[in-house]
Amino acid sequence: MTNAEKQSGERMPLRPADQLIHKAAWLYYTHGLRQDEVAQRLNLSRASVATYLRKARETGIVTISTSSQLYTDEALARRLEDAIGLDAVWIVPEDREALDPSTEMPVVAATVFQELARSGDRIAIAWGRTVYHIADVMAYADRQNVTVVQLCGNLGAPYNYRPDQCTTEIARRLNAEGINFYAPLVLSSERLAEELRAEPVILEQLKSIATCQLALYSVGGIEADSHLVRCGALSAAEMAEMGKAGATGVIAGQLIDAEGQLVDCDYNRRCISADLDSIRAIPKRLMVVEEANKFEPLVAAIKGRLVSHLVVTTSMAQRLLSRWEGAPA
Amino acid sequence: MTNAEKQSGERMPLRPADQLIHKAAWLYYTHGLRQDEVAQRLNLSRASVATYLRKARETGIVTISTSSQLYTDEALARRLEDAIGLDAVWIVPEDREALDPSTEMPVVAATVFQELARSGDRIAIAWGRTVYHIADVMAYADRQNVTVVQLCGNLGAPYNYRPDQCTTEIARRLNAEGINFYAPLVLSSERLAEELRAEPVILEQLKSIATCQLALYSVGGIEADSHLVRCGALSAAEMAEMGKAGATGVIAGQLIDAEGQLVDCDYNRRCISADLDSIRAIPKRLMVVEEANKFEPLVAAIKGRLVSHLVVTTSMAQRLLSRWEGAPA
DNA sequence: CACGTGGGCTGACAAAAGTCAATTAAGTTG
DNA sequence: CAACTTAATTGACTTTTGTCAGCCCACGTG
Repeated sequence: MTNAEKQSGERMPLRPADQLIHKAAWLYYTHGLRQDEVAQRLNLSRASVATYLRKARETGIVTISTSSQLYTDEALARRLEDAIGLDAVWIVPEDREALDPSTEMPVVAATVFQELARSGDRIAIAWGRTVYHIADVMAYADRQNVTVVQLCGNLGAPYNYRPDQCTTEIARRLNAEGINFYAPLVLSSERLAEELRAEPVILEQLKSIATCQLALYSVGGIEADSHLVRCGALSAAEMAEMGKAGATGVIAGQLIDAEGQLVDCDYNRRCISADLDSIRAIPKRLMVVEEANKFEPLVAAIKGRLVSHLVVTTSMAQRLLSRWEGAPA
Repeated sequence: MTNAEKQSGERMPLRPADQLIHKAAWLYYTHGLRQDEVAQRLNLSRASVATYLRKARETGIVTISTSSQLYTDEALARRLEDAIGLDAVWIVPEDREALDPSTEMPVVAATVFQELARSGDRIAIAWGRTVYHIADVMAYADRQNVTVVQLCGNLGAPYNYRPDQCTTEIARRLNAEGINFYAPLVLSSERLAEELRAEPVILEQLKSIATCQLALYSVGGIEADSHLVRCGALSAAEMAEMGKAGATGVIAGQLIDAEGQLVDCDYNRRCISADLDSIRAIPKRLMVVEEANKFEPLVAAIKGRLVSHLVVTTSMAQRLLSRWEGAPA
């Protein structure tokens, strides 16, 4: 089955070529025949069968998934869950002979995400480097009736991990429908933002976020080289200003304070993005944090109940734990 | 991770040996390293890695699943869904160069079952040759928090597809908890059956059936060589008698009439089994019918709304379709 | 402390799967 | 309708994987 066909939503009959891929996959993976046996049965060369099988894997007709339990296993993860009250924590080790954490974390996150995503779900996707990395390493799967929605408005050109790209790419991987959000993330005036938010198309989509079953995002920092500044949503000076005014992190393009509440500021009022209560209404909020310098933003997001499932490095986990054990929330 | 450990319910830390299996599986399947690379990384021989990977597949640490769409694909399946109002139909072809349908049907059913079963589900399992065949070919998977419950009481010795065995085997395959039902299917007196049904343990379990998300069963016939007769629950003569009195098929050990309603008879009153309304309350009722001679019982089960998902042969599908198109329900 | 004893590991070989350049088929355009 | 373009298919070759007899080492035992 072709992506285009699946994307169109309607369940379509398989084209002859896709039928063959399905049959080959079925005989090989489900019945355990050898490639030459499959070839014989379908009157093909073995080489073709090998090609078909690769396609079957690439398109999600067959799915090979590995348990991510390895990363939930450490005692540290358990303690963190208990201390902070999260549903589940995955810890990516940085030390010893381990894999490079900078490549490993997105892989773990992608696996976890796939485990959490169910057929029929609506899934909200934020943006950012982390999310894009995850999309990039995510396995193809063929989930039925999944809808992927974009959590916040878009920004202009420079980045290749724009919100709509994150959404689209993940939708493609799941063979799901991707719903993009055609509004800018930040507008130049509060009034304009308000009017745009009231537009039926936008309103509809913003409302639909609260009905998602799963969200995937990271949290942003507020440094001069943070994501928002580099995208030009805010100047470095403005950002510094906001930091003084209590901003601690960024969720779906919006500034939050140290308690994980929306900062009451002009910038936030000019944003078009999911409101925090909608996000909190999503049962599974999967947060993935790669950078060590996102400690304070992460703490804020946790305090603001914006996280239910968490993927972090060992050292970040340790810092979180000592913070909570030192001063329980 | 060992089955014993998983079975115990509590999430336990992995033993060192199981850790290795997980790591090998992760590197090989998730990262796509070659076996020799994995071996190098984990300081093992490649042969050991191969062994570990086999174990990982066998225990459900990695899962390889194939889309069953091939069997939903035919137009016939679509027409049947529409005509009868089922959620989904899978059709196993019998003709042409196809696989032997008698082995293929359980394989398809097992695949469909795995697709329908979600983590966290409660799953009700009936018994019979068909169900046991399905259990037998079912792939191993490692679902979290699944509970498998037995739909009806047990019978005595002769069969090796006793209700408790079906339940236990499927629970083992899913790495789930299996809850057996320690009561006979039929008692010698109505009074005794009633008293037993009122026992807290039994009562509890019977009530819990309505809260399942998925049921797996077949439908029984009422011939002299039918399941119930061969198990000694009913004599051939009694069964013939019941047939005259309107019994058309058997669901979870109980006789149903042509409309899929419980027959009001002594035998049924002596049964300890899920009541039909509890079964109807289960959202996904997967019925699998292998034998051509179960046409009338199947029609009865469908009329009684005991089926939402169906796996049948092409010829059975055709017969169903002509019945419904001839005289819509 | 020598003696099994069994689980896990290895090396070497056989079997299976992956790859790619060449070829054929199918479709498209001037 | 011939020429060209593109995609599908294959045979031959290489690489990777599966297997199993034998080995080694840790551990319990007489």
